Amino acid sequence: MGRPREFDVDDALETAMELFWRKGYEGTSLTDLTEGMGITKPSLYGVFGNKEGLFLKALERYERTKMNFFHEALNEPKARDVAEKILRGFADSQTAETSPSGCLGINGALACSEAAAEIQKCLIENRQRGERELGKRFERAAKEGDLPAGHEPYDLARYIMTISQGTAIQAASGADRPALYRVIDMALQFWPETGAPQN
Amino acid sequence: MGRPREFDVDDALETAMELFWRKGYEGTSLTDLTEGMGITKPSLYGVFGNKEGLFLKALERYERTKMNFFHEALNEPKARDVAEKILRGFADSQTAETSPSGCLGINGALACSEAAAEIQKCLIENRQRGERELGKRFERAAKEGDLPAGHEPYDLARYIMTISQGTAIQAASGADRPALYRVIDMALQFWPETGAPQN
DNA sequence: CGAATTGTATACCGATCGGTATAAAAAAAT
DNA sequence: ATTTTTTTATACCGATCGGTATACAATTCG
Repeated sequence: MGRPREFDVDDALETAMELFWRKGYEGTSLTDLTEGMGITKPSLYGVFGNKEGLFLKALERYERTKMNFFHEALNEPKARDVAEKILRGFADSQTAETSPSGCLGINGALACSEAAAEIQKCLIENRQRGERELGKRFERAAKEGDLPAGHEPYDLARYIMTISQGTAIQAASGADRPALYRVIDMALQFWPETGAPQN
Repeated sequence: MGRPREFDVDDALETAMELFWRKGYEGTSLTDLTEGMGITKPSLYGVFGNKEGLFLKALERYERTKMNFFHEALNEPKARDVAEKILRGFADSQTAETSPSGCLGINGALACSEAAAEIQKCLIENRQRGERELGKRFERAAKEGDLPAGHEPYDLARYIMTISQGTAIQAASGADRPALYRVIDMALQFWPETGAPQN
């Protein structure tokens, strides 16, 4: 059935993801993409539709391969461990040596022209969805008596996400992992450590 | 001598600042700028040099008019009040109804093409300078026995700046001021409140 | 009143933007 | 071997990018 494709779609998508991650949606040109991916424009459009479609598929890949720690963290039995795994998971991803610094979900399109408004909106909703999922997890924790006293679940979720978004900026500005870990240690100070598991 | 200028330089700069704040350096086109400022391109280039020069002057204005709380906060006698004033000052600026959401120093050029690398570098240094100044202030506080035990001054400074950079993303994503204030309340929990002034 | 000076308006510059038409190349199906 | 199908290579599209040359309008100085 026709001429076989000469490039690996997954490899190409990985490269596109890294470019968008480093330079943002609008900062990455089609020339950057085709040269980086090693394919021509017709090939790119044939497989990924257009630039917007390529970005969305790259974002999907990012969520699947780089943000997988998030949903794993939600399964931790103690809320504090959920919080800590999320904070350290973000910090790890934001400072990995084999990837760009910071976070694609923020670098992608924080402030941009009208041409990228749709992508910007998509990334905002992406962040809000994560925060909502964490809020739901903390709601469960509240029912289980597993939250520090005097805190609303969704406020705690926003707090955790705010720290992680802050470390994303820090990482994009050159902060290394140990520095972010010290920030996280401080951010978790008010949250009493989980005691020995009561088996 | 010569034909008088038909526009107010300060008004024009204010408009440019707001545009860069909302759409970023690369997301703001010269057409956006000239239309918004109500001037022609030759006028813009005559007064501000070029797009880069205009951005730097807009950033200067931003620091002078929107970030003035920062250096005022450094003059607070107690380190905790320094921290709190900075956190609330950022949150106020990031959620002011008369200005774009978020922070020009981050929105301006977080991830961008090579063409904006110089602006990006300038903004990174800008953030690092603020963090360093806060660190110096906390160093003084450490000597005065005015820091919570077990914390390094520069770690505390990074912690405060990370929270503020996080609230900048939150604000850019639609979070309102009360929500950010609740985050700040939590972020300051580990830091014992300043007692009554010992007069 | 000129002459000199400065700002503005218009039109234009080459380069790059995202995107596509056309046709050749490489495989499977007949 | 020929037809059919899919991918790739090249060249091109109009629009917009940041920036400027040129001419004209408005002012001060002599």
